Amino acid sequence: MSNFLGSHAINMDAKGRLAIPAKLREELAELCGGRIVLTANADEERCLLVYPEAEWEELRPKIEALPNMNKAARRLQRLLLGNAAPMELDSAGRILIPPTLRSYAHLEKKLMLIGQGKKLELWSEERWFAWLDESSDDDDMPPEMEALSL
Amino acid sequence: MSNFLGSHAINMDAKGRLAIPAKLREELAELCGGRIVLTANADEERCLLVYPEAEWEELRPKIEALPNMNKAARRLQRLLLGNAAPMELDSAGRILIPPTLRSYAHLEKKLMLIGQGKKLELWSEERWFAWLDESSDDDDMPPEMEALSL
DNA sequence: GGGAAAAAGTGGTTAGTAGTGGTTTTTTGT
DNA sequence: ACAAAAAACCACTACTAACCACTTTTTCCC
Repeated sequence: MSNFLGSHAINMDAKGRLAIPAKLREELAELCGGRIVLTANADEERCLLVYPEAEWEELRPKIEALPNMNKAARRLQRLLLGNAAPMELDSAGRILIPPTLRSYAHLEKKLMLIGQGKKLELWSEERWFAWLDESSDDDDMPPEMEALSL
Repeated sequence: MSNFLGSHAINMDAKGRLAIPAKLREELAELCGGRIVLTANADEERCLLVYPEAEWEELRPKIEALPNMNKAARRLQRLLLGNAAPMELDSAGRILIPPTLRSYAHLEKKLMLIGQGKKLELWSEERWFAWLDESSDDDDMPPEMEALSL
């Protein structure tokens, strides 16, 4: 089972390609033969999600099965399914980000790739740092979280 | 069970490596074979956290299990998981701080390593001393703390 | 609709840099 | 003065970022 951790600063080249860091490349190779699915994030942060193929195939039916008379569910379906792009790392360990996803997440040259357990998040560096600087809402903290001792 | 105490001034070398003090090295060796996890601190102080592997593995599932439709929980996940870097002390008892963590905590040459029971905190020396000089908010003290007799 | 030009995609190569490991020197503590 | 540890130093490796060349697709004009 995948368990992505840590963050990497990466540059996108002029053609919209990005080179996956070598460590991660190996991880992806044995996890899913380098076959991943790239899609949009559903919540308010405009970043992209990177799933290993196996992980995505587990998630996809669940999204498809959502009761789509519900507005929030329809939104999730349109975003996740409608933006999903299966792809494979090229011989140099690079992927080409489709233009629509590039603009959805406001990706320019400098990007951040963030490990999030079973998936990775891909952010514009600018937006990532802006998000880091945002103050946290301590108000609506779930009880499990209040009880945590780090 | 780990119980880190005390503070050490340490220098980071030109490549971003830092040598763990010898005493602590032994402690870590028997506690976790020198395998530790370095990550970002979630609260407003921009310092890093150093967990022995076992301690981290206890904490990680709790973080992953947080309800991630909640904003505050997502923030914690992105910070702690997204910055986590498992590593092992090298033959000379050194670790390489990943560039992203270096900049997150504004680490330059002079650092402070602070024992905090089950974990250690790693600060930029400058920021540590600045924090020491800050006045504390005595207002919102939890009742357990008010009852303490030091 | 056909053809030329431009843009985008693909693949590979190379030089510079960051990471890694080890060694030597200096400092510190006993 | 000696032993141990920290700091500085050095050499090697491997990755990244940038570059270049070629192919395919799209666009736009005739």
